[in-house]
Amino acid sequence: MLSNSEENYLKALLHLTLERGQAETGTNELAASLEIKPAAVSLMLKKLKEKNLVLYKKYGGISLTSVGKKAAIEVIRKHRLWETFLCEKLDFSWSEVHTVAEQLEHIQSKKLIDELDKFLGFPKVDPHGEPIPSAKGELDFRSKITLSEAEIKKSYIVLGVKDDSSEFLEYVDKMECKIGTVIKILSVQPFDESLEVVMGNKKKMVTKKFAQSIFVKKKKA
Amino acid sequence: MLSNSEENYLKALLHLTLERGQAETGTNELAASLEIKPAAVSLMLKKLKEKNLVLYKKYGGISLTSVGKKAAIEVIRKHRLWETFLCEKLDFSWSEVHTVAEQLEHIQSKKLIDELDKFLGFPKVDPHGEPIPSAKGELDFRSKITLSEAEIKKSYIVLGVKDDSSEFLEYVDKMECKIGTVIKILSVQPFDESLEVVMGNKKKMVTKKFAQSIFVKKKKA
DNA sequence: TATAAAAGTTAAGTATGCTTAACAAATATA
DNA sequence: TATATTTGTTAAGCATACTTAACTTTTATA
Repeated sequence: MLSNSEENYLKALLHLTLERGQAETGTNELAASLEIKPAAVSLMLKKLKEKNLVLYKKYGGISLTSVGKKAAIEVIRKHRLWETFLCEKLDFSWSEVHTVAEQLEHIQSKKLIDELDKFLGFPKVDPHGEPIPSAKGELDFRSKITLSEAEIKKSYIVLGVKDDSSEFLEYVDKMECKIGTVIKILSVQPFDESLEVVMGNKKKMVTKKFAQSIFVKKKKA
Repeated sequence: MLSNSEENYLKALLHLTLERGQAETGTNELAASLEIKPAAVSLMLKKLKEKNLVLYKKYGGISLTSVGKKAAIEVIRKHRLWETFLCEKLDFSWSEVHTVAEQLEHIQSKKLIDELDKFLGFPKVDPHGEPIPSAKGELDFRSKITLSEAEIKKSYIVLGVKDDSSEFLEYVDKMECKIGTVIKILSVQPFDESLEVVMGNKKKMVTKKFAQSIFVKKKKA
């Protein structure tokens, strides 16, 4: 049995390795991700290593063992299923689910999570468009799609941004593009790959770079 | 904000005072209820007293303040709503819900519990027939009803027993009365208040004393 | 390649919430 | 009422999981 804290370390490690595409993580990086001091990470790593959950040598890189990775995926599965539950069944908004799901993800009951999965109809993605690992621990590693990957002439809903620098966010704001805004690609210019889109019922042109930084999900018919 | 542990103390205190009908509880009694040592209770009581959650003097009785009682009721509300959710929506059986609900009751989110309440249709009682406190903290202090309080010619479902001595349990067994068994009172004998019942499709006579020790809930139409 | 900066570790200390052991107060019984 | 029993408290210690401060190793740069 893992403590909440241990589960959070494993989850953070998996997130870091997936997001950065690197196999190994550093102590400081992990500490920043967990919002704790590096010293605490050093101590915990010793414990996780003894439990065979991480591979790690003093002053060396940190990575998950297969056992650790499986546990991390299970936590992410729980997190995303709860988020789905909160949004779909309990009228939670997109932005409210995270903190509650951070608590719910640590509830220990295999039956609970499998029944919840069934109750929700075995969803493939959570409300943010992130893939939900299956009961067997299979995670579809494709991250959520961006506008640049969307199909032409189908409606998508804005989920968030890939780049959260203030310059970009202000730009997005100026474009009247918000979470929930409906976007449809009308055409792509061969010249510079600019996209002609309908965004919130207005026709606009956006650059390829812009489209690559907006996360979207397909709108339900 | 209360810790899980603090919430458990308050909940146990409320349960003890309700079940025993006494306003005050002792350290040993509370320790037994929480399955910890009395020494730990002494330490925690100091903390709860400082937080204005319990009334207590060294070597004296323990009772909840109105603030403490309100908090305890809130925990019980959460516990019973989660139990209802697990049974009604997730195919959990009567006996599986308790341990999971013990974890879920500590999730901190007012919105979560109010939305859950709404989702469940504002249930008045949990799957064990225990009353669910309202969002305002009103608890119907009547405990679950026994067979002796049931209406004539309506169907009830056996929830459990009031007396769990082995003599009684064996007697109940012999009567082919189990959790889930459907019971309907056909008549009550004025002479000795014996009840003529249909229990699991068989007509039987049971004593008043027997009927007073069987918890039931109304069967849904 | 010497050294400064960054990254990581260890040691000592804190808070929570338990434990056991020793002790004190209250209650029951002879 | 003296004493034995029960009940409750305090003190010291443990585990978890953090912190800060001092230190070590690695890496980057002059």
